[in-house]
Amino acid sequence: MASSDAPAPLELFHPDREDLVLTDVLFALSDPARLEIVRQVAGGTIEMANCHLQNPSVPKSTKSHHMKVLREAGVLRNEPVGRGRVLSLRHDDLEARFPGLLRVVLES
Amino acid sequence: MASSDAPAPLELFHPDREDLVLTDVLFALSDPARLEIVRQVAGGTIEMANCHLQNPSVPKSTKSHHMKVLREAGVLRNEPVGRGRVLSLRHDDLEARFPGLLRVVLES
DNA sequence: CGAATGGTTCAACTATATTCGAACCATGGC
DNA sequence: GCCATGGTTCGAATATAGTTGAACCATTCG
Repeated sequence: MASSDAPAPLELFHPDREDLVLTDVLFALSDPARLEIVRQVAGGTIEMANCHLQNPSVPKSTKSHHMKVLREAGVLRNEPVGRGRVLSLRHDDLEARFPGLLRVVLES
Repeated sequence: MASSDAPAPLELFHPDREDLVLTDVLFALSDPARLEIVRQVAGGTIEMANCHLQNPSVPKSTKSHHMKVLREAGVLRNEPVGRGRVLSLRHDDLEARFPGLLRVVLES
């Protein structure tokens, strides 16, 4: 492969920092399964394949759906790495727009 | 009427402090209309009749519904006073269970 | 290349939330 | 007592969200 330019494969939509909406973020976090994912990711970048999502036998389409809600609300970043995907918390963006929210939610 | 004991009229259910659930609170706050109410009440105790609820022409049953969601999540206290009702924020309870949450949500 | 792995998207179904009118209840004032 | 005011509750209709299998796409590994 040419090492010059990355082909940017399967990039999903992520809202810009200034477009984050508080109620959308709160809604994304208001589901126990999703909040659990956020807690997990908060511990450090995680591979989506390793995300337990509460129940061990959750279909991948369901898992994908929850990731989408979190991603579109601007809570998580979801990037392709290898043949899988890596999840990361949009810590700086959330902190910039809703300072303190993440800490409160993760600690409560 | 005997002035000795209050008849406790129309008392609605309010969850105890220890029974508050984070995801339920987040859900209650994730609706723009409800968040607006909370902002209003945060400015001081308010009479329900004076709550604009975004739209000026919201049916009372709809308004009552949103109040119920906020009340059952433990966000608001809803008490009968005179022939109306007074809303107040459950500031101390929320602060005790989810310290910082209220401030973050109200300031963001 | 071909198979296996990991994940998104689509469409259909189910479940839950929202909206609102109507009926009902309590208080206050006349 | 009676009426007006303010608000809850119920039930039905609508809208939105969650769940899932199937089809499809990319990447890795042999």
